[in-house]
Amino acid sequence: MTLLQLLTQRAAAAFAKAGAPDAAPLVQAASKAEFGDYQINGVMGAAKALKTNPRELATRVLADLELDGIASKLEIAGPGFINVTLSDEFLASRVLQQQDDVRLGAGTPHAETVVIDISSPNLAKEMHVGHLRSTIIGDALARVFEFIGHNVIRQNHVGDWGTQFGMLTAYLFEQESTQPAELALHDLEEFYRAAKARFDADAAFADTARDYVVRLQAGDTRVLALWERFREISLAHCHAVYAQLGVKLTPDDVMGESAYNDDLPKVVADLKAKGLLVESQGAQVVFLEEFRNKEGEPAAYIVQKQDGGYLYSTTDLACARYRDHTLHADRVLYVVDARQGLHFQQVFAVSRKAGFVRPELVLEHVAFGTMMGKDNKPFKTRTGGTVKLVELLDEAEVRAFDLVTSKNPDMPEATRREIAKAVGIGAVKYADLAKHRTSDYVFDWDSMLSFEGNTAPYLQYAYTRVASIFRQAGAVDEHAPLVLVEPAEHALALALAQLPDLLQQVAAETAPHFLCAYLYGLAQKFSRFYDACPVLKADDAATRASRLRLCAATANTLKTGLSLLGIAVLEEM
RNA sequence: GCGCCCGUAGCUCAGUUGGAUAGAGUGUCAGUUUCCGAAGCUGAAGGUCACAGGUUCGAUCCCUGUCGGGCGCACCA
Repeated sequence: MTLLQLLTQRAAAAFAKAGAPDAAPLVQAASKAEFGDYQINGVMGAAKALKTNPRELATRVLADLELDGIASKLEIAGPGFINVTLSDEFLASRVLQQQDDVRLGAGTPHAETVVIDISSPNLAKEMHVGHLRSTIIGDALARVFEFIGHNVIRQNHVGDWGTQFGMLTAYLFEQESTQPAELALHDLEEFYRAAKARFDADAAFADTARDYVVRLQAGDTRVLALWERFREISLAHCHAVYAQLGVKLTPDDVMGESAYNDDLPKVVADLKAKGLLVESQGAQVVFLEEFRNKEGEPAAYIVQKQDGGYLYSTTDLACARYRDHTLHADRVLYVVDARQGLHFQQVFAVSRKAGFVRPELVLEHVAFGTMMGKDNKPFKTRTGGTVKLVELLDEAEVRAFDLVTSKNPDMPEATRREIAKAVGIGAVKYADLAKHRTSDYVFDWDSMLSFEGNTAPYLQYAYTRVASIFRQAGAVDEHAPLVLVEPAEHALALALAQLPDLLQQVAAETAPHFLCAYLYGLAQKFSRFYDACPVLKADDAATRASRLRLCAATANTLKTGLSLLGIAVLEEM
């Protein structure tokens, strides 16, 4: 049981004894240090419902509050708040107990199968900054859900199908006569541009391209082979980016649009059988009363075009059904750009109406905002083009390398390179994850690579300071008692003990920025402790040993927390 | 026209089911090192929480309206 769960349970019992069994105790971490560690806010509301005096009810609740061995101080404040200060002994035992658990006390009693739709780039082009957020946020969420014990299934829903592949395979066929596919596709962006130019300039080629689409869909082996080659090479590009980013995505996680091809006619047939399908302007559509179009009429959700072709709307229905029926998901998280909000509302609505998913399956669009440049417009290159992800990541490493070099010019270059990788990539990821995902955010090299403030480098630095202590400590007693005396020790221990609640919150709200804020707070509390409490030079051996245990717990928590964000730590930097 | 999101310190952002005097960072200014990594720590200044109503013991949070900004709304994904 987490701290919050424990306190809420005890508070609820006290409320019941005091005559308010239905009241929510509303326990939360104290908003200010002077209020103690936790505050119980439910008394005022309960008093209102019972028509009694809140201070009086608070007194009764307090009398019934069973927190022996947990709290060292309880007091009523203001109109009826109950402030709780946890005892040092209790906190110390919580911290040590937590360290003995591989999940740091955050294991969930209700494991679910969580499908996470992550990254999902279009294979026709190179990965660009538009794919960064889904990849980073999805990766962090997947790691957190896994860590607390859920069964996570990552699904990289890559765009590997559609009319554009007719043009691309036709052009690849031409190019292969002069150079190997790997070479021709070395720069996907350039390849796409060239194919498009050829398509626009040469009517005969355009006809060929259209013919290739038909043959591709008909399963023509030669065109299919070209498509597969293209797909493989493009996927290899993606996985190179994932490797550089340190994202846990493998080829096994790829479940592209093409995987649902065979199911699309069945989706349409099933919709028809359910009586949901209407032919409109030659297309097969599902009309949704709950959504309106520009004319104020029910919105049309098109599943089959006039020409008989299918759309991503069809694929997404097949996909939702697959995730329920085949993957047996309890919860599906679509980590996709906020601009697709309406689309997913419609996918979810149609999936439910058609009975493609069980009513109890939780479908969530984990939406995120746009990455902006310093000019507050969508992030682009100076010339207005899209920024390739590899180039962005390379630049992050170069900038970090220059930074590290300026701080530590004497360090061996290989070491500086290694640090630059962790710092540069970590900075990019952290800057993204630290913001609330639904808002647009401004991409700014200078602030994200700063060692000051809420940044990855600050957190990585905090970790190296703890690590440095252990390099100099010599033999460490790993079973020494932890005794909290100083306020800075208490504050640090409290933060450590709050990790489980924090991870629960991240999972419940699918919001990694809470973990960032937590780790930043933890690092700050460690820095204050470090400043106020000598460890290696403590007054006596027992204090030294105790503080070393606190340091070890901090190091482990920081390292684990950052790893859940997909950010590496360094022993030295 | 309808729908979704947003408006909080000069700047970048938090603010947990409605809770106490709205918080961080950055920038500015001022302290701090014979002591474990000062890439640190401490303090000061900085606010009409867009605006106007409403709900209630209590509203940055919930409801209504207004203003301002972003995005989406039939055969691309």
